[in-house]
Amino acid sequence: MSDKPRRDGGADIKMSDIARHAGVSPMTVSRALREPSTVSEKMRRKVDAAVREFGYLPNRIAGSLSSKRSNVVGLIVPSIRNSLYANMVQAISDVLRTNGFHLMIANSGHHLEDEEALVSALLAQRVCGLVLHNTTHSKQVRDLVAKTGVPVIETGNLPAEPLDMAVSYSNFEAARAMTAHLGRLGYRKIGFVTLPLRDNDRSEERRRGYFAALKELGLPADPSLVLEAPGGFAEGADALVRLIQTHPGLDACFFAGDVLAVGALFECQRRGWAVPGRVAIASFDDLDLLRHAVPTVTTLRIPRDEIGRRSAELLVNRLLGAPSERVRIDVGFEIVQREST
Amino acid sequence: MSDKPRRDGGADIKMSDIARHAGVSPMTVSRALREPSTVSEKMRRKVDAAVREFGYLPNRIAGSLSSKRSNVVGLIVPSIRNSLYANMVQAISDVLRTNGFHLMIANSGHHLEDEEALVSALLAQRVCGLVLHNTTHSKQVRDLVAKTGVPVIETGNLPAEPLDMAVSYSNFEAARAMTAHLGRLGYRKIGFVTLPLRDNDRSEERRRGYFAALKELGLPADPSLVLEAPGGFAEGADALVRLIQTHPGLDACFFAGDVLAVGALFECQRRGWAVPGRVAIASFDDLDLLRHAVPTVTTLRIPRDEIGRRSAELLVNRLLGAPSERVRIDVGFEIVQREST
DNA sequence: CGTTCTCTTGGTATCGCTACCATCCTATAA
DNA sequence: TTATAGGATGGTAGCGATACCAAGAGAACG
Repeated sequence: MSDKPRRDGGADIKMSDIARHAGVSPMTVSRALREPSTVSEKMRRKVDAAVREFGYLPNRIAGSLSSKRSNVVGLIVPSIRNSLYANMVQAISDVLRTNGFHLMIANSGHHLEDEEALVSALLAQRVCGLVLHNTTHSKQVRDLVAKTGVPVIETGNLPAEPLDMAVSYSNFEAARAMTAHLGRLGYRKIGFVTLPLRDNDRSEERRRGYFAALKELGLPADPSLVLEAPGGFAEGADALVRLIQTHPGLDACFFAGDVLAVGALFECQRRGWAVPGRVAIASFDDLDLLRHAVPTVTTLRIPRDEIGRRSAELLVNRLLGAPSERVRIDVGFEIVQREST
Repeated sequence: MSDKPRRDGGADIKMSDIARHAGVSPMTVSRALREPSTVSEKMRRKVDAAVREFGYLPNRIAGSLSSKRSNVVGLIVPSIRNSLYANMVQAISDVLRTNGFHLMIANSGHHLEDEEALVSALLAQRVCGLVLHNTTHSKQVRDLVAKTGVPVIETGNLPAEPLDMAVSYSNFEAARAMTAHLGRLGYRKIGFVTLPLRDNDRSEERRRGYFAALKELGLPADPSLVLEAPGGFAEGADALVRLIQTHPGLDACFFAGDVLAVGALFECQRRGWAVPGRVAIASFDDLDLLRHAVPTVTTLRIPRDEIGRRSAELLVNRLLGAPSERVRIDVGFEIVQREST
């Protein structure tokens, strides 16, 4: 309609208009909409009628400015594409919505500097809370969070010292448990394929867990059994092939990224390598896919939905007045033993 | 810090504070931050110094209220979980971010009433633009959009009469093309498994495309060859088994949902049915997975990234002043012939 | 019957920023 | 030198809601 970039909002009806037409004061309209119980039945009906008649939409921007309260939560994930995050995001979104909050989402692409810029931007939007998937942050991010005092949830890992609240599982323990599990099943030459380690504390923790388990199993820690690969089917396939070429005795391989594992599995089918006969395959994160693949794939079940749900719940409680206390929730994980090992 | 729900924003520094400390007027601060070129070098340096010293974060809420302009785009998808949308969301997010916009995301769970509530809520937040994956809307949604005049992009399908702008491919043409492709390859008894049809124009269009192609191929339109299944691996497997039981002569099956197709493929592996020897499998949407499965799966490549990117670009252009004109972009699709057919 | 208390309602002053216009200063032309 | 344009700065008045306090109306009480 307007050809100026400036939004004139079409028929912009405001609260005072509704008040006038309903024959009440703007304050009564405000109250009738936000706390109907504090307004008499009669007033409420008059207001509701006027609101419906004009199709009035309260301006939350003005409301937020005035009340110094916002109903938007900011979320920063490394990648929106990744389906693991998608599960968590959905859960967060659901909980927020049933409590009248909204979600602003941004992705940092695994870069700390980008996280910094995004945290600033979201705080400039005056989000009332933040969810960060990352758990290592630049000093500026830590300062900003401290200074503004917004509630923050960290979810990607269990940090020793959370900024505020944390809801996650331990990447270290999970990787250690799976490696130990493979050892218990009798595998002795266990390869490990990790996602990129740079700017990613989760990957690093998983690798540490792998080595810790090897040590406990009394197996040698051979760095050449560890390969770093960007996530992807082809990369997983490639990593497995390279490991087997350099280590013909490899009897199991643990992929610290689900897509990698599936890529490797397909490669085995292509080459006619029996799984787990020739080589066992274990994965990280319980994609649906892994339960339906042939053979089904042993993996770690991480309750991603629960992480999202509980994160959002903690945030909502805090925003609704719960005392501000450090919380650190370990949602745990579970080893799902299937045909591939 | 505060135990009242009301955010007091910690050390809440405002523009006038910066102005005072920099020895300039608030307007100069405002300009130095938003249009540095209109401010002298000297002033800009003074302002920048004060901004850095206090770690000042402009309050975009106040800015939006004052300028009646917001930099937040609203997005409604049926499901955040679904990785197809995730690709699109990522592309939208990227384009918006490089142009200084933010993304507020919500999911309608395939329900029209929910879309209605969400559109209202997002408009109350005064988003400056909307992206809707759905293309069938309730009257109230259409009215709201018309009244407020916000730019809107529809992306799930190519509507005959877009609300405003549309960027998509034709579900009808895509399904028709794939069905025709199967016919051309010599398949004669082609099953069709569709996602739920309720409140989902995309599914309906795909089914129409399937029947249109059968007609062109001179094949009988047998409704019992069509099955409706909620998306999922197990459901796809189940659908294929049922079709083959009722139609032993089935020689190909077209799944209008990628996960369904993969589920069916796995089922074939489990039962030892050769693909495409016993039955050919075709899918919709080019998940990475399909390119790496064994056998690789014939599918329709839909440029989801491009849809997201171009949607966001159109929106940004409009917001930056491009004239308000109806646009309807068909990004097309592509048949990817692979081993499974 | 007056007093106190509770429940509704309304008026007013912001919230923190930007649009708009007035002002001032410098540079260039006449 | 004066006139004039043009760029840089500042003052003021909102944007559309809500917080806070004051006031009015009944109800309950002694």
